[in-house]
Amino acid sequence: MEIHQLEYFMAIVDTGSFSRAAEFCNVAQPSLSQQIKKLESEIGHPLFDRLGRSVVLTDAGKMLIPKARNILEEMQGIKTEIQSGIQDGQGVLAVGFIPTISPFVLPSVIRRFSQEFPNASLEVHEDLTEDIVQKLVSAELDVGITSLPIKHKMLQTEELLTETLLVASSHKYGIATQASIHVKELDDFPFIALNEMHCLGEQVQDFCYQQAVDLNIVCHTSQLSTVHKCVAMGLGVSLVPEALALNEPVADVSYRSITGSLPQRKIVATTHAKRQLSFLARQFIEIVREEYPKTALGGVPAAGDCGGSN
Amino acid sequence: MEIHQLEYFMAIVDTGSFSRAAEFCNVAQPSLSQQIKKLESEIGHPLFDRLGRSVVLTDAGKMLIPKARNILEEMQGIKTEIQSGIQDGQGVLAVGFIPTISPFVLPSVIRRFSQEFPNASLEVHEDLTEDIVQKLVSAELDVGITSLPIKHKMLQTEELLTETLLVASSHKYGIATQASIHVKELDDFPFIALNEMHCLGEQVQDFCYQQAVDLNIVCHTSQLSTVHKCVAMGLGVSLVPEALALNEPVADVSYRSITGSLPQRKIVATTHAKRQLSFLARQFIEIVREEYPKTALGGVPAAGDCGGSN
DNA sequence: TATGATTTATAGTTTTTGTCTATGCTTATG
DNA sequence: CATAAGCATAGACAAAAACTATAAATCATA
Repeated sequence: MEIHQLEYFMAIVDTGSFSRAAEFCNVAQPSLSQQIKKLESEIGHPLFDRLGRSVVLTDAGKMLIPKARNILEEMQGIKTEIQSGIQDGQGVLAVGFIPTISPFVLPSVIRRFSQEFPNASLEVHEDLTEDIVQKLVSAELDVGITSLPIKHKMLQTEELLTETLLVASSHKYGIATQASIHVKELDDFPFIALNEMHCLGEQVQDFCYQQAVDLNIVCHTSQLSTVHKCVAMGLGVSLVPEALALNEPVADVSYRSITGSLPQRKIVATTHAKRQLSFLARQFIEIVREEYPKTALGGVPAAGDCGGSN
Repeated sequence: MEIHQLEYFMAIVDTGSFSRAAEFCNVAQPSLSQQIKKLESEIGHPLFDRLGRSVVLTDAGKMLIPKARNILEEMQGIKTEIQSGIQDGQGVLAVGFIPTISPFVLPSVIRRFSQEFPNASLEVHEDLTEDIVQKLVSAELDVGITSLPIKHKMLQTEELLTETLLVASSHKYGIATQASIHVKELDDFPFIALNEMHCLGEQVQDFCYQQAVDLNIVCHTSQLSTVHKCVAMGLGVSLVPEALALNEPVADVSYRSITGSLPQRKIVATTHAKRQLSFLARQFIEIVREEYPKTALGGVPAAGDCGGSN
């Protein structure tokens, strides 16, 4: 049972004759006769009584009409519905954020995405880079908002912005009185390190290794907020994202930029290289690109003194 | 966009791979790849992202799933639904009765048909033979309950029963005192004739012509009930169907059989020779065959004295 | 890192299916 | 009775779908 057979059938029903239906369908009349014959033998009942000059529907034929009409209409609708569905932003989008980003941008991104695409369903995962990579590769996630480096061969990254890391320090240390500190001064202070399973932790380590700074690590924690609290308690200093300083500044903690060499991390949208970006994914990335600096960085130029008391 | 393409699509969705889907559909994998490619180009969007080892649905693919499933289910259902629909007695049946039959059998036939086939819709036409013939030929009617002769080449008849015509007479005439009267005596009385547009009228005329009886017609009417009333008023005698005598006997009218040559009419089910009899039509004919003698003739043997006062 | 296994895509061939032309048969019409 | 109109049938042809073989790519494993 094929679509064109139902089309032929309905054409006969509508025109009342094989010949006119054939003309309507732009085929020769014998083709049509043959296809109807096939359809009849498959259904097991004749659909028309051939009276010579005219044809009339059998009971089976009458019963087929609504079913055939339904199917043809649905067929008809498929292409346009998918087209418009995509334009209307229908669909499910699964996105991943790393924990050192999500607290600052997730709320505003989700709000704006929901407003702009009310027909979409957004599924947010907060995961470490490693897990996000794995889920992107296995297509559990459509987009990951991470920081570089992303090394997996199957993934591609699209740069969103570059975020500067600032030195966070309590007033206990002299840093608060300076406008900035030099890289080489970092080892003068006890350092609160983020666990290396966070890419931010790795990045700080790498940065210091490259700058030949031998950090004086007094504490490893697995959450950025814990780092922040340790700094506030005066246990040491740390390198934290700008967004933290701007969004969750703590009294008695000052945030200063580094001179000599600027520690930065590149925030990227990571996607599967072999998968086409869906409309929603594309839109989502653009929203993050706009919202990240606007809300997480407060629209302030990237580097420089900010926040805290001095 | 064809059915088998949707089948292939759903098989891939269900199995998660082209290869397994191909195996499931009993086709080679390249055939399936090719058909999906066609489907994708027709829809205008890729349906799957090919990741090498695995495939994942695109947004368009996800949107297609429910539509494809619907269509396939409907397709699946067509054959069985038509089959069961026919068995359940679904459908419309258009039947025609001639006016000299319908008053006696229509009620009981309709009642029983409706009981036995509650899913069917019965459309009853009361028409003269000529109109019934025309409507049967043009397939407006499925079955006609008429009397012979039916001469149209395209129609076929199936005999249901033979009905005897009785002499109806008021007490004014001597017939009431006899058990029967001879054909040749008919011209002794004034005769109430049914209009020839009724086949019954023609049949009576033909019968008398063949028996060389020269009727003494005093009145032509166009309804059997009018004939009956005229007889009751003593305007003359007439030849009427047994069913009339049994179903609507009138006081002071007696109904007597004819000797010498028995006037009869054959009641038949007339159908289009080229149309297959639908299940409902077949059942309807059988119901008429059973109900006609039971209700219209009261289960009484066809000929003989009955009804009226004597 | 190289290799083998797995999976989809492509190319070329074969088979199947659908369509066309020509023609026959039946029915309606003048 | 002849003619026109309409569906069915037959055989040729074209289009579509299938298959085989093979390539390219990925993933797992040694």
